[in-house]
Amino acid sequence: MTTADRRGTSGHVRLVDVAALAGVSMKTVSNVVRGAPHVSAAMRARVQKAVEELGYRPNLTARRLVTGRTGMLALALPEMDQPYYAELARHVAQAAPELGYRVLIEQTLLDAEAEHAVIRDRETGVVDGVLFHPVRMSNDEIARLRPELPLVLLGEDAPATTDHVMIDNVAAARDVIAYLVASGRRRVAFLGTVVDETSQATKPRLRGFHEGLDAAGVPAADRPVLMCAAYSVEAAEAALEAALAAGTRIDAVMCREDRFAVGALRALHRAGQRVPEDVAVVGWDDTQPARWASPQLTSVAPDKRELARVALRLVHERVTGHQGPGRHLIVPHTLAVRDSS
Amino acid sequence: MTTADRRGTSGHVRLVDVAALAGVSMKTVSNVVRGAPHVSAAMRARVQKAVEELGYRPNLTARRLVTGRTGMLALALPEMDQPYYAELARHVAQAAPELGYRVLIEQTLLDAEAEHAVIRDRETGVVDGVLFHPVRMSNDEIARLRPELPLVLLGEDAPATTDHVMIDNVAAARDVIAYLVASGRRRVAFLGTVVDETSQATKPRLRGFHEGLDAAGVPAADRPVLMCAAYSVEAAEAALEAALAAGTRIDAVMCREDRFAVGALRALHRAGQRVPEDVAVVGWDDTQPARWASPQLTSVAPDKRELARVALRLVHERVTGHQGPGRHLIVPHTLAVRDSS
DNA sequence: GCCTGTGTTTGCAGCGCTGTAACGTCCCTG
DNA sequence: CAGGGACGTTACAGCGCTGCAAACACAGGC
Repeated sequence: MTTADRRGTSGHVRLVDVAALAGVSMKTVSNVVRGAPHVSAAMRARVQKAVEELGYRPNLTARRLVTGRTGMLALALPEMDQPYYAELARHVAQAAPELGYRVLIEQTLLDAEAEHAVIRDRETGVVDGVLFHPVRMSNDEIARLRPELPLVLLGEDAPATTDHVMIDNVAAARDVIAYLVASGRRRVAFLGTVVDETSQATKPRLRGFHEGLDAAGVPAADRPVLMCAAYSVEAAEAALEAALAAGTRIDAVMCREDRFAVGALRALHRAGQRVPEDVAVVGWDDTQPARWASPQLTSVAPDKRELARVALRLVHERVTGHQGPGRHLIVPHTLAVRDSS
Repeated sequence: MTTADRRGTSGHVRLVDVAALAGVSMKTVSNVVRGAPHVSAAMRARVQKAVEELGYRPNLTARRLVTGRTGMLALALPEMDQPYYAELARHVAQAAPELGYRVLIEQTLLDAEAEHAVIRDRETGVVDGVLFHPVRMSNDEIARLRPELPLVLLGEDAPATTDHVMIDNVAAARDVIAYLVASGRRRVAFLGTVVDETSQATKPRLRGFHEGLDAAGVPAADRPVLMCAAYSVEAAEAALEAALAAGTRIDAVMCREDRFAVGALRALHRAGQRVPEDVAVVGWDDTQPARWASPQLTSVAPDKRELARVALRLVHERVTGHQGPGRHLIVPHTLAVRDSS
């Protein structure tokens, strides 16, 4: 009887089957399989042999039921095909195994109900903890959650009670301005605020923009803040195009995200302005497609890898029992300078 | 005692707690919670009330252990931050709930061991079935898997024994050529093959390219096939640049993927060729960033939504007991015509 | 040779839930 | 008014595994 036959017959192999073949107790097999200490080398070898002969694979569901741990974390994001989120997800999925986790990616699609469902997931024992980038749930709602839920927030805003990781948006925006001013730009536009703002990210970036220009002594009149109709390339393009058509004169555009910067590139191209000679463009998030644009985009680059690692460390600590008030961690950023500035 | 208190005290609420409060058997609560038939309206209301009062949430791990179903599917992809995969993942994650599944995305990072691990996952009962886009595992290896594994392959090649969904690459390539020829292009380059080819997708696309040009009566000498050093924008750019520098004259480039098309755009720009006036460029996959390029890319558009739905339907059928030989399904594609052609 | 201590192995209960089968209970029919 | 069927509810075993505590083996020290 071959291994395949045996498995084919029984449907699946259980701990008890291995124990019977090896002539030991179930518990010893369990110890060997889990790599527990206090197992003699001879015993380990003997059990290992039986395991291989039968092609035994532990049933993780049963293990989970008794240990109460699933070894899974949820990563809840608005849209997984947005480059920033996709890249973040990649880093999280890549780093999670180091702490013994696997990642279940949850797409909330900007829907409040979906965001609530993420929290319920934890309650039904599907995952041990949650990394959550909220866009609809308010700080209040999040703070009201049971504090013992292992939860780490990503993104720009969070209640004091909850763990939280982000980059320093205000400082990053100031850095952009400092860089632009140093390279001789004086009339910088902010692209942009959004009509129906769902993100908390715009505010601090806009603040840094103003602080930076204040510091450089640029008068408020020389810093147009453009508003987009939506979070899209087209909306940003339209916003800048309208401003240019109205006679707004600028020599740089600082964008709240790479998508807007792509729109800016298009609008400037259509208006006959050269980038970077006439106008510099700076994006935000340093996503891959930003490097595909022409000219390649200069962009604020959050350290996504570090963001992922820090967030994972925080949930892991919560999962393994850390109590205490919310921790708010800042992760480094740089300015990836490319052809557009 | 409030709900929160109660939960805080007990740690968590179990079926038996609800049963005690409602004064019924555990099984009846189970029936109500699962929405099983044969429960009187009065009973349902009574139990519901107890459920809410205690804030009961079923423990899915326990449910899984007894039913043997997890309600989860794995989606195994090479890299989730590649736009094509990210978009595909989004569609799969979006459509899966309709069939009662949630999706665990597995990133294989082009690693053979990671691809094998995907299969093991199923064996450990983490997921009920697998949607798999392989790049390293050979057809032979896949065919050797136990046939009762609910598995659907995505991508361009698959053994006859396994379910499989793709677009008709040869036909799509012919469509591209027919379109280019109809718009007056006669010297079309293929960009490109890759030195260390890991994908089965190039071959049929190249075949369609040749078939299309044969049909149009274009001599073989007028259809350069360029080879890239890697799967990257830069490699594609370099390949086309070298060809142009060597005096290759073309009026169109058909690319095996959007990334290569972006590289082509750059190389042509640097060489002073206008797109689409001098040279038309056509990409493949119709990814979002292709729409961000300038000029916006014309691209072969697989119906990703349908691809996701069909693949889900096939695994679902396998999970629910469908036996039988491998099914090979073709999903529609279109040519998304934009500014680059 | 007995006892202690260290290290290894075992037996058993039970994680929380659902499937099966048995058990009412009520109403309809002859 | 007895018998049968349909529906609602209950009791209990057991999914496959691990934690706990007890049992055991085998050193070395007295």
